[in-house]
Amino acid sequence: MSTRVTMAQVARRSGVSPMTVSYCYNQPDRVAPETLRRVLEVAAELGYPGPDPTARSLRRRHNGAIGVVLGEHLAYAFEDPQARRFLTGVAEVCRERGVGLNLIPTTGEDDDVDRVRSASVDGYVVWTTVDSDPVLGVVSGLDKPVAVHGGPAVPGARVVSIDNRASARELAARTFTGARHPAVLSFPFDRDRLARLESGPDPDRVEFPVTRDRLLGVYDHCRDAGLDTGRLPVAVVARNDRADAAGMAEALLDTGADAVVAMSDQLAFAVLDAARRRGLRVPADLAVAGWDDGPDASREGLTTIAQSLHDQGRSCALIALGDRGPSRDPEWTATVRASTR
Amino acid sequence: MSTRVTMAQVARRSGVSPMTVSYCYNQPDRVAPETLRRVLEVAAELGYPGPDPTARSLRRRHNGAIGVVLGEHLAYAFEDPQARRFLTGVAEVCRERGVGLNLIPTTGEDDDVDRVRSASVDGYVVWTTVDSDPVLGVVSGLDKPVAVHGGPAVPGARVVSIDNRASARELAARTFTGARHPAVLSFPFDRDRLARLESGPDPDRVEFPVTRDRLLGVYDHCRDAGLDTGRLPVAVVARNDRADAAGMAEALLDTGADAVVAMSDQLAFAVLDAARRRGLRVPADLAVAGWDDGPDASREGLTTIAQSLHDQGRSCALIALGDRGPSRDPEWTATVRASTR
DNA sequence: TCCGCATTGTGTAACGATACACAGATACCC
DNA sequence: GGGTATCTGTGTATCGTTACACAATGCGGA
Repeated sequence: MSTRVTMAQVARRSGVSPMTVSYCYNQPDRVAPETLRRVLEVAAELGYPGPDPTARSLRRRHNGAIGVVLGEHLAYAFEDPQARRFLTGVAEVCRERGVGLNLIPTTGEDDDVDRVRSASVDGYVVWTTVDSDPVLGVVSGLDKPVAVHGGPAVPGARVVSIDNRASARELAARTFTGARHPAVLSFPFDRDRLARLESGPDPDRVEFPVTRDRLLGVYDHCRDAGLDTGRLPVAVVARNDRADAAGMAEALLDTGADAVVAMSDQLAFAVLDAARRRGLRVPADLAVAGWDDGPDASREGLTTIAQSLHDQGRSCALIALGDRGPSRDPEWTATVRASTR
Repeated sequence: MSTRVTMAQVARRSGVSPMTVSYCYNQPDRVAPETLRRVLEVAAELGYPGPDPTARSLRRRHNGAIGVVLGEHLAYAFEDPQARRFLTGVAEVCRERGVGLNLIPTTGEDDDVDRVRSASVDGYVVWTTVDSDPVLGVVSGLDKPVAVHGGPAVPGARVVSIDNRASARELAARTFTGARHPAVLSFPFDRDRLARLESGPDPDRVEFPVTRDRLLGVYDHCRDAGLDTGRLPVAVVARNDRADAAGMAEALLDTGADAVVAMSDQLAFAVLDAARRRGLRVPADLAVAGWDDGPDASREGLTTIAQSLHDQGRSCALIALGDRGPSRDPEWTATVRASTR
């Protein structure tokens, strides 16, 4: 079982040309029934497993697969509820179109770009990454369609993202109403992912575009409302994880915050958990809001920016397959519930 | 930007042979520094993105990727904690070895086998599936290494699995001690995944080997202990999901069960949830045990069969890459906690 | 009877790259 | 100075398949 059976061998054995065998697999209708039967019989006899996918890809000039570049260990992608919803949308399109799904986790190491470049795929979907990610330069130079979820904008790539800045502005307006000490619970600023507490950090230091835009939106509102952003407490978490974020949620409450815009449902839940531990009343003592409107958000009565990451995953996949994709940015809506005043 | 730049073009433009360009990318040390510089310069100038992965794969006769066949929608794989731990192990090996990870969800439809066959991969990992899955026949006829997690056994494929039957026998012995009305909360029997309540179902009807073996193990114990398996209540869930399984857990308790062997931590938690709702004391009124020993199991004091799905994922990935893999079955241990007597 | 058309099969030439063996040049040793 | 080892570069022959254009055959209709 070590030598592989080729189409040519099947052809020889069944007394037809290789092309006929090829047609047997790709356009069976074009072949006389009797010939088809004989060829398939010989193929079975010889143990020919069907056309070699690699050779076929080379000749046809497409691979029947898209690559999904994830900026983290795969475990991350599996644990993060947002990433999961997004990937589910991507996978759905893959199944509909009969194409494969190649997961390419990158961790910021040197061989990342090689792994990305050497994937046999027809297009790429890049999950939220930092402005300076070298992978972006690589994929955009490959003459293959690229969809970047959540930015950054790159020449030759489509960005699929809600208007994070506008949504943040509106959410901050909702959440900070009647508050005396507004605050923010933020995603990491850069790949170092160090948890810390800051005061009105400079948005230019934020390397993840989604995070930066949401911060900018909050600042927009602060300016609208005449608040001093310089003293706005901004706690940065290491991971988008409810349990993990507990520490920074506590830190925020320690500053006396009475209204928190958190950058995801998970982070908002972390704040709610902390409030519960302290016996704070929500929203009377503390207003909280987040993003995404996942299934838990309605259960916990969280005010949140609703968006469909599932649909955005679908859009990205379609773009990576060469479709035009949607002509407009994805929808978002501020869903107001009992966690804000 | 529509014609693609080839190695030959770079060669011509830089006045060397194609082989030299190839060496520049694959064995740069073999090329004179000056030549290397010039070639790379020309390549950059022409926008040559580096060797085409497909052509390279064809020539080298390997793809640098493994395929992971999942018997369900991708969303499932992302939601199921066991599948996630397993996939994380697979992904870890992929990263270490610099190979890609191709996810191939199958749903029991006709094009499944084509999608599996036409994936450009060097080997396959098949996640738990039914005995009769046609995909098994396909992958085993491909002359590529195949690891099947949880069985079934197929000629030409390695099975990676704990001894489910033996572990079930031991767990049942632990759990049913002192019980008058033992019962089982089971994974689905087949791909239809219909939830239902049965009495001592015939194991031959169970198409998932993992499920069948665990059921057989429980029956083994029943015989050891002189219990009548014919009247053993076995509730079958539609999904391995804590919330989803609530209904069948309730149904089991309605039968008056006072000891339940559940086939996973998740299902065991569903039983604990139901017990809590009814105010039953665990383990006094109700003994419960499960499988996997995930992170929540210790928190909730669950007796469970500990196994490392992460390591099993690693083993499967190594096998799919052509390694020998471990010589013995994966380890398992009954971890006894407060949920049993 | 002859033309036209549909049906079925066949050569040829890539797709883009690399394994392998070898050639020319240079350096180095005794 | 001859012999040998090292360093660089080059032809050739695939890897296994499919696009394309064309040839052979048979059949119906005018």
